[in-house]
Amino acid sequence: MVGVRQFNENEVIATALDVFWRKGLHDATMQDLAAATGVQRGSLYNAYGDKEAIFLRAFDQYTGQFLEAAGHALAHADTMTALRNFFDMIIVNMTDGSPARGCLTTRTALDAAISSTEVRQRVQDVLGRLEQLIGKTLSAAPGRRRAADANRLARVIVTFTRGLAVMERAGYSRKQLKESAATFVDAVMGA
Amino acid sequence: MVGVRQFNENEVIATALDVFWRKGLHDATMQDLAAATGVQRGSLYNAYGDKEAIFLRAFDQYTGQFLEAAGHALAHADTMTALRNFFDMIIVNMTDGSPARGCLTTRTALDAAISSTEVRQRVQDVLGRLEQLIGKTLSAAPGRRRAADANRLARVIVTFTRGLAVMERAGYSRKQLKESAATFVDAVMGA
DNA sequence: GTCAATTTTGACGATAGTGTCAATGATACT
DNA sequence: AGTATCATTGACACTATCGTCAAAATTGAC
Repeated sequence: MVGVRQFNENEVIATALDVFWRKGLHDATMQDLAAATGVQRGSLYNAYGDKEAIFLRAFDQYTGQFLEAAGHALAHADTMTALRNFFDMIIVNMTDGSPARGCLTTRTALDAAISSTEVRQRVQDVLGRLEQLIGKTLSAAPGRRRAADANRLARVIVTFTRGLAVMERAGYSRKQLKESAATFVDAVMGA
Repeated sequence: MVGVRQFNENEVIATALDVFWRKGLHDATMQDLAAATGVQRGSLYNAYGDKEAIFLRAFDQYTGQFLEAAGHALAHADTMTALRNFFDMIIVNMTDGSPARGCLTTRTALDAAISSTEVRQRVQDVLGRLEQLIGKTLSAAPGRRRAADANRLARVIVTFTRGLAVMERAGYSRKQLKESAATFVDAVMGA
């Protein structure tokens, strides 16, 4: 049929997210997106302009889900439990699917040098917000930690999550990643 | 001139390493390599077969240098000092050049899903060897740590270095990376 | 019922990259 | 000196991707 939009935007973006998640912004092609969504290339160009516009929408959807899940996992009175929940969530997130899709933010960050300012900005945003979420969780713990320390530690934790994402790509299993995360939490939080 | 090899292999591989370091295995083209080395595309195909063969040589050169530098940095009696040296080296390594080239191993790991078995194997090798180097350093410390603990912690440290590489790509400065590394070392080694 | 707006569709041109190959001609060995 | 070897060179075929566009066709408004 012609003349009226044939596809549901939310479905298309959700499907596009899956494609980008598996292939990355750079490697996913408009043909990939067309095949996965069932919407022809020309229609996608007409509706969104270019690949990056589609990516930005998909990425926003992704980061929204991700940060919400992170906030939920961290919402536990006991800081140790909160962090363990958080790492469980992170690791499941990146090892899910077959083959596993890895971490979209990390993959996108690695391509930052060849990406637009907008893409770079989104990566920095999501990392910054994650840092804030964790910082708040640490600060909220029974006040034995100064805010500055909590923020520094939050950045260390964010950095470690990025490391896990790389290790996943390098072939480490979910179990291995969980073990490393547990070791990290114990060591850093001084268990 | 024709009939005799016009280029020095070591120079070509060293130059190719720089190209791969800046662009990544996937994004660097034979044309990039030809332009940078001054050797024509056809000659490179004739001499090496394909792009991946050139990459493997360059990557081997890279990991050799890298692991040697890591071993040297870690060769200090005091574990804390050894780790600080190590992180300094790592961070300088990835923030060097303008624009900074980042970490080649990390970049390569992120593309593991679309790379050959050989490439994946090399990434796992270098990470495994790095882990061993660090594990030995930790085990050698005045024996308050069991070997199993040292190995687990070594993997955590390797993971953190991968995280630093991602954060560098995301735009964090050398100074910020060094601060995070310092916080990490203090937290993990219980300073 | 007519018409304007808008989406779909397939085709097109342009660009970029890969890998191959035949011709060339210098070099080194006999 | 003659000859086989081998790196160089430029051209070639092939594939993939991008972005554009005109034609077609349907809907919804007037």
